[in-house]
Formats: sequence, structure tokens, C-alpha cells
Amino acid sequence: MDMEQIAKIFKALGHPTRIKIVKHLIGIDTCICGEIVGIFAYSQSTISQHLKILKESGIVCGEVEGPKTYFCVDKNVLNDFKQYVNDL
Amino acid sequence: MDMEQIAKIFKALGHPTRIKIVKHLIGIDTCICGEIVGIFAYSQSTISQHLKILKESGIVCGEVEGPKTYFCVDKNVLNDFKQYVNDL
DNA sequence: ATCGTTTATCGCCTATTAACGATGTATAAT
DNA sequence: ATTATACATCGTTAATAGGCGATAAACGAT
Repeated sequence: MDMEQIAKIFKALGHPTRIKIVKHLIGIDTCICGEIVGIFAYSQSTISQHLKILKESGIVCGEVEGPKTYFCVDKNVLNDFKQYVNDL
Repeated sequence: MDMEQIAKIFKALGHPTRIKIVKHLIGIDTCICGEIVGIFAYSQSTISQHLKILKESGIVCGEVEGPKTYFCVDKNVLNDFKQYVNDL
């Protein structure tokens, strides 16, 4: 895991809403869809954008299933990231 | 340590140069001044700006001493941050 | 074939970031 | 008093981010 990727994850988590999304996803470890939108006071497009950024960082992955997309945290990436931070 | 601050730290670390600066500061744990500028290919003003962002996040502190400013990592903040990440 | 649902993307706008050079400020040395 | 050093800040520019509503795309159900 190179520093570019690490920086991307830091950046992705550098927004309160995205931290909340990640924590939520961790909480219900089984993946979940855009019910996430219902939790926040932001529009669907905004949440979708946040999820995209999280996906691009690698910390979150999404699986398309029919019209829905199930999101979940990539445990491996999360653990690598935790390790990196711990070793700072 | 509330989430706003955590997000600020994530954001501050969301840039490769700033990660490098922080790692450097941790490495020489005794504080250091703008010799940091010499390490990077960026201008003095750019590095100064990065240091300001790091300071505002709380992860780094700087002490003015004469014409110089000594920077160092705030161990307490760093540890709290590590704890937060670990508890994700 | 059409409709409703779910998600992603587009276009737009404003605000923020990242970088720079130039300028300002404080101190130390001469 | 002047000069040199070390930083910080200002002003500018280009790029990116954050938000929205509107539209498109994919699919299931009717």
C-alpha cells in the first residue's frame, strides 16, 4: 500500500459525512444500499458522490445487484490502513 | 476529540507532502524548523502553507523562537488520533 | 412496452486547495 | 542603522471539491 493510496484514504475520510458513512457501514457489517441516503440530510446525488469518493479510495466497495448497489467496507484495506496509522 | 477535529486531521493528512512532513517530524522527534523546506521540491511559501494546515488540524505544533519556528508533532493528539482510527 | 425504483452521472455554481512569487515582519549579526 | 536570515502572509491562478436539481441508465414488476 503506497503513500498515494494512503493519502487518498485520508482525504476520503477528511469529511464528516464520509466518516459517518464509513462508521455506519462498519456497524452493519453486512453490506447495505442507498438507505444511507435516508440517514443524512443530503440529496441522493450528494451521497452518491461521497460513496464514489470512498470507493475510489479503496476503503469501500460496492456491488451492483439489479438496480441496487450494496456497499461495504473493504476489511483488508481498512486493516492495512489502521496498521499504517498505528505505525506512524 | 470530536469528529470535526478528526475529520480535520484526516483532511490534513490527505496530501502526500503533508504525510511526509509529519513522518519526518515524528522521525526526528525533537522539533525542527524550516529545514523542512530543503527536503522538498516546493517553495518556501508552499511548505509554510502545508505546515499551517497541519498546525490548524492540531497534529503539529510550532514554537516561534527568535526568527525561527520549531515544529513538532503533538504526541497527545497523534495518540488520540491513532486510537480513533484503531477503534473504527 | 411501460412504469416505478434505485443509483449514477451531468451541468452548474460557489467555495476551497495547491502552488507560486512577492511582500511583510521579526530577529540576529554586523 | 543596515543587512541578512527565517518565516508568514497576501494576491493570483488553475484545479478540485461540495452541493444541488435534472437527467440517464439499469432493472423488476406489471
